[in-house]
Amino acid sequence: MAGSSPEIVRKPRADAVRNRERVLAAAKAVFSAGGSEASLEAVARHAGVGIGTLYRHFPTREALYEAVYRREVEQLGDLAEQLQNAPEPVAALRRWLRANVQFVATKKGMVAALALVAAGSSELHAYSFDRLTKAIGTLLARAVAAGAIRSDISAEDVLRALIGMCYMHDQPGWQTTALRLLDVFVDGLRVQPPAKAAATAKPAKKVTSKPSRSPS
Amino acid sequence: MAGSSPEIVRKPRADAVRNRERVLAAAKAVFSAGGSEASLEAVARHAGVGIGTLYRHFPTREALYEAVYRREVEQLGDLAEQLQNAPEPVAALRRWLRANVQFVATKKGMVAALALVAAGSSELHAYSFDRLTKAIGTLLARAVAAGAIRSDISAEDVLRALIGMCYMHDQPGWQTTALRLLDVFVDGLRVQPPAKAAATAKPAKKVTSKPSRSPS
DNA sequence: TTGTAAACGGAGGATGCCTCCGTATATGGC
DNA sequence: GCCATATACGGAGGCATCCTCCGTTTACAA
Repeated sequence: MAGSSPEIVRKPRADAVRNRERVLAAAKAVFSAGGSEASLEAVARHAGVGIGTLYRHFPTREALYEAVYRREVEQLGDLAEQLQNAPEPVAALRRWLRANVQFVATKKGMVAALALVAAGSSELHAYSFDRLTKAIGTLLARAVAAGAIRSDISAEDVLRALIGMCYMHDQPGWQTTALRLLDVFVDGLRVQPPAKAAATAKPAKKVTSKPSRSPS
Repeated sequence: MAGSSPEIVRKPRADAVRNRERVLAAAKAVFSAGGSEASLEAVARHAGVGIGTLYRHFPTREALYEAVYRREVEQLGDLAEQLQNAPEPVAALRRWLRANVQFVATKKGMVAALALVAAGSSELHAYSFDRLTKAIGTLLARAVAAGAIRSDISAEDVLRALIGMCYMHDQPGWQTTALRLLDVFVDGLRVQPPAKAAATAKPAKKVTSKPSRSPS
């Protein structure tokens, strides 16, 4: 049978392609809302396909996460390429980092799921880690070459910090916080004194305010 | 809080107390090893009690996580208190942050589980967030008062950054990375130019080296 | 010692994961 | 346009885990 034959690939059936797409879309929607608690049966239902179909396309829960995850990573990688031509290297780096926050914001519930993936499948992790590291690498290299940023911090370091800062987002104001943290971090990266630190983000506003907790 | 009845509390039974303790210990052990995949039945078995007993003490999976989580938080809070009397405020802050990394390191598998808790139960989250925020707050306040650290970053901000940085730990060398990131972050916090940045951590060693990836 | 509230253990219903297989259909050859 | 068949579809059902419920056991107080 098909064992050693060169390739008699019959071209994938149209309905298969359509269904795969549907499941992927449904998964993204359901996971974004329900996090890692969403049942796969719910995804299948939402996609309008049988549970069997879902499992043929994505044999395991992880496989499904992976497919979604991979897309997200691609988009971020592309953004970095665009930013390569920006005039200010440090600003470009900062922009990309901030874009990540925005990015995560729209995915809310999905992050928990993605976290599980990142910890699990090491092959995918390697891929995405590599892709994102390179994305940061190019931005970082330019800034270092311009003498604006210290050279003893690697792209991986920055990636980890970024991911870390985007992780903790359950309170209402988390985005503001994450952005502020990134500024502090970037300031820490600079070679020059971080005098006008906060100014980069919000020139005129006092940032001392806190959400609603009790700082006492 | 208080109900209104005069309370005829009969004093908890000895075996109940003992079993509760056993379950808690078993849970910590099992979760630390197996992460969030460990079944509650496994915990019960490991603790040598029936599944029903486990569920009476901790009605939901979250409740069990909570109990463990709460202890960990307590310990960190206590550490902060001890550090309050340290001579160098910035160093004390840095020490506490670094201690967290160490702390997480020994809990490996449990972090995934704890992450789920943090995202779920808002009551516990509020408590621990508060406890840790205060811990950082005292350390931070001293450093600010000494004029060594900028005053526009709140304790909550620092906590978030810290948690974030400790999160991503699946690669072998994550601890080293986390510690380096914390240094950069603390440098970003400083009022004065971060000239001797890396020096605080490792006076004489060049840190430029990167693990093994391809920075190209 | 004895009565009783409190705690124990595990059977079992409910739900979700994943496999398997009979049915339906898109595709390519005629 | 029609047929043959590889390909894909759907969902029933086996298995594991979650959680509840209730009959039995046990520690405590009188």
